[in-house]
Amino acid sequence: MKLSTKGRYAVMAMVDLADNGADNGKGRPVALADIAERQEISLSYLEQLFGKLRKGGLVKSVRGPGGGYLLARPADDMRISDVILAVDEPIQATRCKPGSPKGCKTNKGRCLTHELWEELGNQIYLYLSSVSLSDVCGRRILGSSRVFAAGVKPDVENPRPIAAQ
Amino acid sequence: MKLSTKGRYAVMAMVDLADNGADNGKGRPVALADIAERQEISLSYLEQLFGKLRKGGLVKSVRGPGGGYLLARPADDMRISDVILAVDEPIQATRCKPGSPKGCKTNKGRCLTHELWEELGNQIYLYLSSVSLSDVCGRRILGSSRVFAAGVKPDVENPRPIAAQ
DNA sequence: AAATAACCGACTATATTACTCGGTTTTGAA
DNA sequence: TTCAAAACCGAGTAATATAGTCGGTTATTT
Repeated sequence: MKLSTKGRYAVMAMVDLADNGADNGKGRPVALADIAERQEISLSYLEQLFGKLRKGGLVKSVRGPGGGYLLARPADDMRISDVILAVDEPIQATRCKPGSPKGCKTNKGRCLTHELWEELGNQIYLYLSSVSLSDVCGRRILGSSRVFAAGVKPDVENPRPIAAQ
Repeated sequence: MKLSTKGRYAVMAMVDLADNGADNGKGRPVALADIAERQEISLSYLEQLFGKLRKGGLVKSVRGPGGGYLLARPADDMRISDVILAVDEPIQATRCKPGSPKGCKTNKGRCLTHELWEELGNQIYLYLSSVSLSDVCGRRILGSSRVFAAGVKPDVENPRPIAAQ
């Protein structure tokens, strides 16, 4: 799972959509021009992103005057991970050549880190798939207490959570 | 916390260092040329990264023939997050202008996503600070069971963990 | 003295991101 | 039936970041 500002733009736009009554098939469609103005994102860039979101089945479009976009599903059924996966081409976190899946596992120095990045990807996905669009709209994002993520052996002392950077 | 291949290179190199007996102040130093060859990273690029790692106090350098780098602390006291923070300039995950911290909070459409990215940053940091260099060397990276990360309200059904991409 | 390897800064190539431009198609409303 | 609003489309461009190069210097060991 790739994390970029592209994906963030898409999430901002989708939240804006959900926030402006374009939930599910109901409500009147929201024009990209409106989103562009509210979120301060270039219209043409938004068009590109929504092309992908539409192909991904996340939004429905209505053409012609009064047209715009609607969420294809209810906002609480739409996960942040869905949005990001729709606009960001997945990239390879590991540096392993695709041809050598076995060589990667055995080769010593190389790809010791393989499992680390794989697991990090899982952690990120796990979090982003646990948050829905309506969670963000309703500001139901809970701050993390100082508890470790699941499946991890915490054997380094005194970790300091830091602000998002 | 920024995630890039730059940080991954640094972690690969540090794992290589720990793996080749340069733990703590002990052992003989490892030359960058060796790491470059083993990890298939350009030597000059490694030099840049180790410049930052040294300034960050993560490694000690020994100059002259037979010289190289040593870990400044034991490998189990070195967190992955330390390595990444040392080489990657922190970037702003949110699009808020620095000048308007209050405007960001109140402004409606904008920055609804603020808390989301902030919390995502926390989750990533939390995970990466829970894993030490020696964990990676010893392959003590546990796969995540289907349990949600802490501090998160899981109200989206049926999340599918995916492979790192 | 010579070789090794860290150290340093500037430069370059490539990729990605963010954005622009010039259109076309669809469709509701006047 | 015309007009205008909007989605749709593809190619192109500008800015930025990444990854890597180059040409040195300094310190230290043999």
